[in-house]
Amino acid sequence: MVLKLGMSRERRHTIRPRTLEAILDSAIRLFNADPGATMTEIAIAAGVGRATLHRHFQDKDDLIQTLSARCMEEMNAAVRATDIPDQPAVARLHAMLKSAIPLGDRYAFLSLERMEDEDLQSGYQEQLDWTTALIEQLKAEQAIAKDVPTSWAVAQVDQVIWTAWTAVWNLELTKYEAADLALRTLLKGLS
Amino acid sequence: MVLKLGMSRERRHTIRPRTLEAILDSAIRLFNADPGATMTEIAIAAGVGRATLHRHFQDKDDLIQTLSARCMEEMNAAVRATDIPDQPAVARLHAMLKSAIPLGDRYAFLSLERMEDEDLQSGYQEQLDWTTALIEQLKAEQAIAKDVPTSWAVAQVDQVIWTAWTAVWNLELTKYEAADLALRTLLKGLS
DNA sequence: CTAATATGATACACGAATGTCTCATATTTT
DNA sequence: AAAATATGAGACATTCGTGTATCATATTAG
Repeated sequence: MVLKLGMSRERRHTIRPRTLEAILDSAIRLFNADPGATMTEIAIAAGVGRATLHRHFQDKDDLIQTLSARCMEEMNAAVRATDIPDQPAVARLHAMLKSAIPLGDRYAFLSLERMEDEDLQSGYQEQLDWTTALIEQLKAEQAIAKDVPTSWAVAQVDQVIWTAWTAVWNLELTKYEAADLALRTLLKGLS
Repeated sequence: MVLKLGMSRERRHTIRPRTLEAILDSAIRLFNADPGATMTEIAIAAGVGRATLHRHFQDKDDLIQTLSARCMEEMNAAVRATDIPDQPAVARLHAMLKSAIPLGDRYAFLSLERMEDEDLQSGYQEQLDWTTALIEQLKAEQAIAKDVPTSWAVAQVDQVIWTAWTAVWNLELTKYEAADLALRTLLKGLS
């Protein structure tokens, strides 16, 4: 029998909720600040013993993979949760932006990853397909021009989420302002 | 006497032009693919002995700093060279995009750096000031709306350069198409 | 309260990357 | 052609991050 990676991983210890959250939060933050962040640095930032990290994650890759899976899940779950399929495309885009922008740090972390894991790849594909479908609906409803390449439009949506999150993180905008500005910029540009 | 870092750095060997170019080119490419790229990997990719790297760069930081300075210089030089101060802001923006997009890999590399060096910081500041002034000219000429925060506009310009370069790199667009599409997207959005 | 167990601290082994040095070879310079 | 020198290859020491193991302490569960 083939043993899928990540399933039936024996753990001698059950992790405490606080410990887990502290580790994952610090890891996201540190990896975003520096992709070469160290297990030691993460442990210190999380206020946790270095040994505890190795107790619950077999190795650094395991930590990153767990983190990636969680980020991807959060991202897709958030988009799915706020999606309103029968609405006009512009409304759907706006809803997506409002839920995705606050998760910008998750998003940034994922963009650093090599995506070698297949669960991650399928998660990313799901998100890509969703956005592509939305872009096509936007084209059908004349909200964006048909001569704009879909891949360009998808890239613009991705980038604006990151830009908007950065602005929120820098306290230049509230998350509501950022979502509105992002929508407006996508549809009408800066004019 | 205080010895400034980077000045009067003794080198027992003069580097051969080919060797230098091979090293810097490979380094940019590898660092963009993986910020954790190794001196050994760079040496191999450059088709150069590992010792040669250490002969001409005191350490890894020195290599990265030299590379950063060069990228920043190329970037600013390219923008300065194609700038046409007395033209309408839209024309200036278009000219800037045309010259900056093909240097996207330089740009990407710089965005990875910590910017601890002061020469780098002032180079970045120059670029930032230039873009900010352009944005304000665009506002004065009604090309972009006054209620759009300047910092948001600057961020959008930066991001679109990166997106455009990526599209060119993926062979989805020519550099001319990319510059046109970038300009259009900035000013009128995707509609 | 008491037992079970998750955590912290420390010591340790190991591998990988860095940086130095030497010497033979290839290339350039004169 | 001969001298000067830049390069390549390899040996070496060192540092740093990783991962393991152990034991005392703190926390939780029964």
